[in-house]
This record gives sequence, structure tokens and C-alpha cells, in this order.
Amino acid sequence: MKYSKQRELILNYVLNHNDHPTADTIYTSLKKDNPKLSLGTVYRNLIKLTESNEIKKVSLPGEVDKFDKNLSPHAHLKCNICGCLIDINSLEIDNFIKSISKEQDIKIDNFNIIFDGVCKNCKNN
Amino acid sequence: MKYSKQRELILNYVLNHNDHPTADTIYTSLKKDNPKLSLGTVYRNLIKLTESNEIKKVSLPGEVDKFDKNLSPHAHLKCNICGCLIDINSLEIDNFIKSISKEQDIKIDNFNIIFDGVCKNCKNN
DNA sequence: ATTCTTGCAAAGAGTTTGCATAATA
DNA sequence: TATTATGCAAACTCTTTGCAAGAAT
Repeated sequence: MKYSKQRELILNYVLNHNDHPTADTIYTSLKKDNPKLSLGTVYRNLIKLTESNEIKKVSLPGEVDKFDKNLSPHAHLKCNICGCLIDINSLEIDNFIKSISKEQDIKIDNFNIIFDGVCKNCKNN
Repeated sequence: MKYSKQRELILNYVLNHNDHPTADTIYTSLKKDNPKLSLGTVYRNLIKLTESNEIKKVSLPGEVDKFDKNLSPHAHLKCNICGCLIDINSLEIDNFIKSISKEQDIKIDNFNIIFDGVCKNCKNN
């Protein structure tokens, strides 16, 4: 993979944002200082960065794909109140994967877990 | 909601298939005996049937939406070998939801859990 | 010099929608 | 008769792709 300034900008954008940006968010934001940047380039680089495991893709049903700097296996919670999407890191996930694999006699290589509900902040305010 | 023959056909199709059909699969199949059926009608009815909780929608990342007659909360396993998509019904899921809600201090109303891996059949053959 | 990447625009897949007509209640 | 649903086609959103020009090795 050859170096490109565009790819560096895109990667840095994702690494510096905790809010799971979309391709279009990244494009619109970076275009301000890089008027020649094209949306195709953003898509192509997000795919490459995902394939090289520098970032992760997060797919929510009925929503545009989002990108995540958090590489560890984790779940997501979509809050119905504030609309935020937050990472859920927990040992419970690993326990769950292990016990369900054993119980169901299946092999789990990867998972996609999304909760709909209310985040900690909204729940306690 | 007014009765329609098209909606009945679409609902029955989903109820009689265990393989999580897509809108297009349903359309193509029903069109054989109902040449005037339109894809728009299929989409509109699948939305209505989902809203009235007669069927469920299953969204897999990067794949077309699928529809499911299994109304109980459950997970899915996508087998990397045979390509099948199977329902995972287990009490472990409920335990997981409860313990993670407590641990993270969040409220979970709904979930979307998809495993990638190897199904029981492929694993043991 | 060769290979990879870009910008641009067009095409693609899947889904939704506007509208006149038809069916249901 | 009033409301809801249909068929058809066009529109829409998100994403991918072909190609000639430009940048990196």
C-alpha cells in the first residue's frame, strides 16, 4: 500500500473522533481544507483502512455505515433518547460468546452486537 | 389496516419459509402465480407486517434486508462455510442482556446480534 | 519506469415514493 | 362513499467503479 496524503487525513480524522463518523461526514469535514478531495477517495480509503485493520466499520440496521477507531471487539449501544452511539467494552461479551458457542456447538469468529435503549447519561438524568 | 390479497400472500410466504427471504426473493417467487404483483407492493407490505409485529426484519452488515417469521428475541449465525443464516434461540442471550445492562448501567430495549462463524452442521462434518 | 492513488462522473444496488386506478369496508 | 392498497415508473440514498491524470516508490 503506497502512501497518500488523503489516506493519512482520513485515518487521522477517524482516530481523532469518538463519534463514529460516516464517509460523508469525513468527506464534508475534510473538504473544507482540501477542496479537491472526492467522496470516492474517502470510500476507497475507508475500505482499505478497514481491510488493513487500522479502523473498523460499524453497520447499524437502516443507517449509513460508520467508522470506529476502537479496534477491540466490542458492542454498541444506540441511545433512543440522545441518539448517541457508544462503545460497550465488557468481559461479559467474551463470556457470552464462549458460552453460546459451547451450548450451540458452533464456532464464532466474529460478532456484531448492537443494543437499542438508553445510555447511562440519559438513564440517570 | 385493510385486507389485501397481496399482503396475505407475502405474509404466508414468510411464514412458510425458514430461510429468511429477501424482498426480491419473495417478489420473484410470488410473481410466478401473480404476474401483476409489483416490487413496491412487496416492500410496502413487508414494512407494514414488520410494524404490526407479524414478522421481523433481519439486517446483516453489507447484505440485503431479510425477513423472519421467528418473533421471539433471538440472535443469528451466518455460516462462512455453507452460507446459511440460522436462528440462535438461547437463554444465554437473556442472561447476557441482563448482566450487561446492570454492569454498564444502561437500559436495553432491543438488540441485534449476528455471529459470523461456522454452523453446527459444517463444524461436525 | 512502474505501480498505486486520485478526482470526476457515471453507474449500480436496494429501497422508497407520487400518482392515477382498483379494491376494501 | 370514504379509505386504503395497488401497479407502475421515477426518484432517492448510499456506495462502487471506469478512466485518464497525478503522485509515490
